[in-house]
Amino acid sequence: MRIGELSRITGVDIETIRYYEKLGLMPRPDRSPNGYRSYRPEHLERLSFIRHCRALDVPLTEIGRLLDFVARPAADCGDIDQLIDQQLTRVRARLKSMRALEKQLAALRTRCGRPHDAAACGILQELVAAAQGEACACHGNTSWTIGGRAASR
Amino acid sequence: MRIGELSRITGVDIETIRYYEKLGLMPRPDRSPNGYRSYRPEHLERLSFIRHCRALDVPLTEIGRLLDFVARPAADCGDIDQLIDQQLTRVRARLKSMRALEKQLAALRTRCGRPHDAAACGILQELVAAAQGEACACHGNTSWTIGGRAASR
DNA sequence: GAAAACCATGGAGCGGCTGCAGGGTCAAGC
DNA sequence: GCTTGACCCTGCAGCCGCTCCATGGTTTTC
Repeated sequence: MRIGELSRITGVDIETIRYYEKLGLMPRPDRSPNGYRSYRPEHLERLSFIRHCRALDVPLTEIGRLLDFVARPAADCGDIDQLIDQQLTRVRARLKSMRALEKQLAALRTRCGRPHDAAACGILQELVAAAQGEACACHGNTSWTIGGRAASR
Repeated sequence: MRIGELSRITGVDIETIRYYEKLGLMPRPDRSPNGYRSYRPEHLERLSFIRHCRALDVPLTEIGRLLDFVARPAADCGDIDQLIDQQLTRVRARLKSMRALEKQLAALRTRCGRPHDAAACGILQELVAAAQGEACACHGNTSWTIGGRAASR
């Protein structure tokens, strides 16, 4: 099977497949006489495994480690355990901060009712005030300019 | 105030401050005769604003847009509204998928009890099986190798 | 007067792709 | 036989939001 077919079946972009090969996550496939990559069912399997792990947000380096475990069935399983634990911890931490973030954004959203000038916009006022309260309770500049415009963008 | 002090007050890395300047988010400060950047309170304010938005996970490009609104108080507020809405939608979508992810990882975690060979590890078995079920119910290879090792990593 | 702390610039690197330039290969239709 | 279009190749640049580094100048402290 050529790379296009593999891509269609798995839903993985062609460039991404080649990228995985370059990283060494996918084994180098045989080549047809014309130089085209020629994949076998095992490649499909392996690519599916990688994508499944990516869907679980496992970094590519750790997927590499998992694949090593798969290759050495006698290895101790504790490391796999730990890897999943780490991932779970990461996800839970991120989840926590995102929940807080959602709350803040939702609160911010309610500050802006119907159309009006930006000068009167509760959202902007809130953002500016929060920033001022955060970093410098010291100098109390409450102007609307926040330090003027940048030179060029 | 020099860049180091600004960095200390705001907790923003020096390199990051210079980066924001390069992007045009921070206005170019005056320079001392020796070439050092010389910041005024407005810069502090503006940097705080940027960081506050970043803490809300607002992308730098959108922070730029917000700063534009701040500079043009007469602009219509609907766009700000929309910007926050978009952000909220993004965050909620991400939250949803992360909750699903946490569930999957937690389930995976319970599959591995005490120490044992990787060959018998429920986590790996689960991952491999899930990947196989996902992409190819068609060829049914259930070997443990997932397409062999890559050439080199 | 030496050492340490501070500042400058420009550029590379991170992860995980994605896109593009500039080519080669192959099958179908005229 | 020739064009069109789909497919494939390699290698390299770009995305985001920083972070780090090399190399060199300046200021402060002991």
